[in-house]
Amino acid sequence: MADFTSDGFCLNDNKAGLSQMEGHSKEDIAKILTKNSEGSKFYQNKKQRHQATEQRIAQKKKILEEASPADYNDALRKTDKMLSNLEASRDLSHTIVHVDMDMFYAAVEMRDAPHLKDKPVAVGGNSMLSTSNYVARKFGVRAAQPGFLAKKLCPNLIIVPCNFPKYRAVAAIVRGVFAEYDPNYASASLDEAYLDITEHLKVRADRTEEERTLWRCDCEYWRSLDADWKPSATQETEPTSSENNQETCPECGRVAESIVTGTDAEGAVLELRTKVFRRTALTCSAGIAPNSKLAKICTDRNKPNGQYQLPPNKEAVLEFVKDLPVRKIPGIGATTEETLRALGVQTCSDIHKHRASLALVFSDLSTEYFMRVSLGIGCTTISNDEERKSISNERYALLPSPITV
DNA sequence: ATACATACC
DNA sequence: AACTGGTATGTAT
Repeated sequence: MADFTSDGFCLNDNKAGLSQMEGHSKEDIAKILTKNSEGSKFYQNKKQRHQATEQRIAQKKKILEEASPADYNDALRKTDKMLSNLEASRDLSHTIVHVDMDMFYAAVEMRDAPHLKDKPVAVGGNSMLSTSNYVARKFGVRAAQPGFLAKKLCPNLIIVPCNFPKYRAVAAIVRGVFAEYDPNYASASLDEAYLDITEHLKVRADRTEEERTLWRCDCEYWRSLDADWKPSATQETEPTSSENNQETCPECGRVAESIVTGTDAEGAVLELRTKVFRRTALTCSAGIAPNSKLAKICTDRNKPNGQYQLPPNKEAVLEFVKDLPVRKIPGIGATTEETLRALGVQTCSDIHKHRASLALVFSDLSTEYFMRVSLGIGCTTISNDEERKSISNERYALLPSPITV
């Protein structure tokens, strides 16, 4: 049986023969970046903002020093009240999926110019890159990096200009697949979306094996856009033997393999990802979880071209979140991470440990956000833009963020 | 109401 | 030499 998640479609950037461009160590990368950016206006700006952050951290520490035991007690009671309310509202009944195209723009460009496959490639311009492929990443070339710095890291880097009309066209095809699993899917960007597949799974439970069977062969037939290929549809190729899942491809006559995707969430998402690949020749990664915040984090677990499910039970969620660095949480960026670290908080369980302190120095809204994070609670409904506009008082935004000023 | 800060792609 | 541009949301005044 073909394993669609680990076959040759997955990018292999560890090929022998690439040895003349192995990439850089972390230290090399840091050294080159520092050498080329210190003294620049950008660097000065960054330093200034950093100092402002340190000021605010100092203020927070002062508040903590001056707080009385009674203040701590009140703060503790406040957070515990929040925690019990949030725990009571925990909803594990939805299956939320986050899908992310792998290095989207770069993947499209490599697909359409195969000679780029083994080369370090980034998409963007001299002043800013949107994304890079995995060869380039070994050199430290990243999204949101200026092209001229990337060139210092990787002199052989090929920078392809953005072609947004093309990316939009590809995104439209991908979104067509999403809609088959959740007609109300929400796009987070051209290459990312959230789906609630709870309803799909109910329908899927009654689908026959045949309806859940996907085919592929080694020829290029699957590249024809918008086609979900089925070999048995043609009469001249009688099914050879269905027990070893082999058929003959009507295009090239070679043996084609099939996989049967399960009725569960993993099966549905494997099928979704296979359809995306079939229709675009591009891979994507996905996370499956009881809420959107966790689903997004899960996406990174088996990237690229993989998926990961966090089971919908409280124990698994708490275990998942336990040693998770707070920076992994959508909404917690570099600044909030630094502020939290100064307060002794690096992982999500540290949030619980230091909840009284957090409540003393952050707003109620931010404190509640942190409590939600520590419990692994997030948004369990997906609303696209049209819906979001009609709901003026949304209790939980898709990606709530703490503001730590 | 306005300006500023943080975060994401 | 050079570090996007657009959107969303929260905080401070």
